[in-house]
Amino acid sequence: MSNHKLMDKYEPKKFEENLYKKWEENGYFKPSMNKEKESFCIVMPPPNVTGKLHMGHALDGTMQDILIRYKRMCGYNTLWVPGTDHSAIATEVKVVEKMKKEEGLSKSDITREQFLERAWAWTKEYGGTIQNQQRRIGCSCDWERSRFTMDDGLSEAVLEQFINLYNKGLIYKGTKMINWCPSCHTTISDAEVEFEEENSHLWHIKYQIKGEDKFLVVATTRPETMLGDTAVAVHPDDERYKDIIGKTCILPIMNKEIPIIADDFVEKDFGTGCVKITPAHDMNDYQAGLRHNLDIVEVFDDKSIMNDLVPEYKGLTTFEARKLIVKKLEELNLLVKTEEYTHNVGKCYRCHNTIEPRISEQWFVKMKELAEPAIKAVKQDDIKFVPKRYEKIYFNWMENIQDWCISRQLWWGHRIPAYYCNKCGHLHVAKTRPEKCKKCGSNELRQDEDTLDTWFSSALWPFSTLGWPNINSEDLKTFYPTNVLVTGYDIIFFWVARMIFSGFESMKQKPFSDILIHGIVRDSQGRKMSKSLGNGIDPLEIIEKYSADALRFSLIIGISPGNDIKYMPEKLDQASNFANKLWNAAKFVLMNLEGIKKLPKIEDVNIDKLEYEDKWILSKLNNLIKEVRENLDKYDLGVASQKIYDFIWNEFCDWYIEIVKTRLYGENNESKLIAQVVLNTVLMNSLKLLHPIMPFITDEIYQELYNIDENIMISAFPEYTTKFEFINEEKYIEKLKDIIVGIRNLRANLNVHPSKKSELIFVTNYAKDLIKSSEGFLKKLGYSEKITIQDNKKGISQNAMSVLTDGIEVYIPFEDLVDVEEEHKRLEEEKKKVLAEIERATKMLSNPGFINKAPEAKINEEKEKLVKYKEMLKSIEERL
RNA sequence: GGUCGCUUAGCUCAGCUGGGAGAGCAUCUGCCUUACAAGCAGAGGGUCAUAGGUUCGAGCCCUAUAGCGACCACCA
Repeated sequence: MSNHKLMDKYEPKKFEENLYKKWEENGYFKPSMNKEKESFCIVMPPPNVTGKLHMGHALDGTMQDILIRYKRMCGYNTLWVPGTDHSAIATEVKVVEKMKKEEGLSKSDITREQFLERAWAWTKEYGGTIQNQQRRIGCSCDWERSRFTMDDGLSEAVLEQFINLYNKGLIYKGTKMINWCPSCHTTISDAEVEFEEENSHLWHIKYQIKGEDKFLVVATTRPETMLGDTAVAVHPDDERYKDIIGKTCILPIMNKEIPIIADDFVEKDFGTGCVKITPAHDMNDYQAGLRHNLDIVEVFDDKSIMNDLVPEYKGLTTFEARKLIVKKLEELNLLVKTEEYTHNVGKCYRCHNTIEPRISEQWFVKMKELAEPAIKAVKQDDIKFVPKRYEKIYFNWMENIQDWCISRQLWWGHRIPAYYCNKCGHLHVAKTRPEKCKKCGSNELRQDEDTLDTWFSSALWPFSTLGWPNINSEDLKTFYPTNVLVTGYDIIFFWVARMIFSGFESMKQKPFSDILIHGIVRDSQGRKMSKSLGNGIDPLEIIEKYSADALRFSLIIGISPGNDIKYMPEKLDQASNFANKLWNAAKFVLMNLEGIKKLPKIEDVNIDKLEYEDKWILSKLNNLIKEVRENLDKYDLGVASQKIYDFIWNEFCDWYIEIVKTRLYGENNESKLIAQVVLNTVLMNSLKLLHPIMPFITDEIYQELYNIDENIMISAFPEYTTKFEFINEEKYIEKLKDIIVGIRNLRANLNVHPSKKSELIFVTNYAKDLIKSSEGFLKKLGYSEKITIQDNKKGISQNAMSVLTDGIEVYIPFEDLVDVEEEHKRLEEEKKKVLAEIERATKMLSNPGFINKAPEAKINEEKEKLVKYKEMLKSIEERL
């Protein structure tokens, strides 16, 4: 035994990585594929292939792993599919940076093929680190099923999806206003635009009304776009401008005549009530332009460089041109005023540069039709958000959805399967390059240069990873629809919504039943963790310093779904202290099972042989099992972990182990054996309950202690049983706990050293058996060497200290220590409290409303309390 | 402008369908009691943001207000 691992200190480094290897080698992560069992499947949100694990991943991974391990232990045919995402923009930007730094090259210096070579090399070099990091936190996913959004199968799925949607008319190519990131040099979707407040100016500019001496004044934040104005708009009901609607005005600098139109998108109260319309460079103006059939005049190009509309501005940046134009307007005496102004500006979610709305020909997914079943499914609770409030965010997005711009001017990604005839320009959409043009027969066909939005491929994730488009795939048949999707609220639009409509479109079925939403892990000051702030906490450093179990537990304990987590380092101390506590409890059990060849199972023990405390702890455990199952089923991981923690520490360790010591060290071998069986049972079940949350330490202990073939992670999760419902025994032991606490209190107040023992005189009628059978531990925990039980108070000194409860009273003759006055004071305090309770209960019970309307059980409860407190009052008064 | 969330002990947070306010950390007091000092035993600390309302009964339900936060919209 001396060389037994449990006899050493808790040192997670010694076993965590080895255990993981063993699990993986033994194939425990693979689904059983047992046809008789219900399946349970989660697809993991794929992190960036070249990314590094951060706290968000750690939380996300831990939550999923808890659910997966729980369901696996419950006997489900369980699959957790991992994978990685190619993350088009993010990765491309990094590869470009690297190329620049190491080779001094930019994209324009090399060919597409040369770039892709570098991107794949990067993927191979850095890809996979994140998956190894996920292994470190204990994720029990089936790595052999791991997928990458650009692997052959998933690329095939993307092609299939694109062509299906195109053939149905749900993907189209069109010229529209899109969001252009001048820095990433690509379009981005509406979802990828983030609005940020920015300080700027509002310039008020005079436009002369044609043929009149009068001017109208427009207000703009972007004077440089005025060169492209093709109208001025006012509100149709604006009395000030009624008479000029339909007239024209002269666009300064351009000296061009443009119409004055009426449109009710104009806010009368904003600025001057006159809006310059630049359809080429503003989303609203573009819409107005469409409504009024206005010309579209571009002012600058996709790099924000001015065109030759006005030769002297040609080649300038928009920023430089703005200065010159403002100056020019001043010279022309057309600038009325310049106001300080704060407004929201659209920024690229990747690089945070200002988005430039542009008109451009791009590929779009038509959304209205696709959104319908996706909305309906959530409305009908076929798909449930947890917590439910997130469905509002989802509805808001889905019900106002615009067509999805999916083409990107990037090289890293799935290239759009569209081919154009060089001769006649005819468009072909096909999986592979057509031999020749369908229209003119030419064999000169070139593929569209653009790639697809990275989310186009991840939208297919729940079924593409399971084998789609092969609809006969065994995995697809077994595991689709998947059960729960675990993810942060920050990607509901990007990803969750798109998976839902894609699932209905391609599989005719929802992709998952539940969506468990979690928050963001923030630093201890509540800030988002970010590279630029340098406030990120590296999960791997934490694992190194504490343990994976501690990291997991610290992330889960006490959290509630959907809320952000402020990550307090103190939680790690709590977690690792808990692990240490459990370790030592196991060590205690081990030490006390020494030398036993074959311990009977709890099922084989005659219930009548169980002591009160045995029944008490078994009953507590039984309830815990029920509650933990309920909580895990409802995704209340924070509550479940709190309950397990409380049970192991506050019930099992603090009480049961202490209570049972006298039996373990005593002479009664039968009683000792029962205690050993119960100790063992409670520990084993606790380990199983805790295993999904802290897989490593629980397995290490399980193996060391039980030395059996069956691994804890594939053992059966504990089940509630009516056999261990011991309501009365629970109450009795709780009562004795109260009494012991009372005794400890007295002694603490009097500063009595633990070595000083005392006599305990129990006065009771109904609980003699209980006290007798509990004598051993009452002595130990009550610092007593002698216990007397009697029916009445005969012979008890008036100077004895007392712990008075209803039904059981305890007297401690502490003659030499007792401070009679203090004791008197204490009893007076006690009396006050009891009187208050009596008053409360009496008041309630004399309230007709309560008597008439409250449930009977509640009324009886109050009645019982009243009786109890009256009894206590009597005892106290007798002492005073 | 719209929607949603939060406000509970000094700090960070739990609190199930309404039925006597909890945890961890911090503070204070005793203990090296042979599983554990990463521990044990005790103590103090809360008008559950404010004001109304519903109810026999409200931290929990309703209304309003305030502060903080998030998201959506985008008024040039």
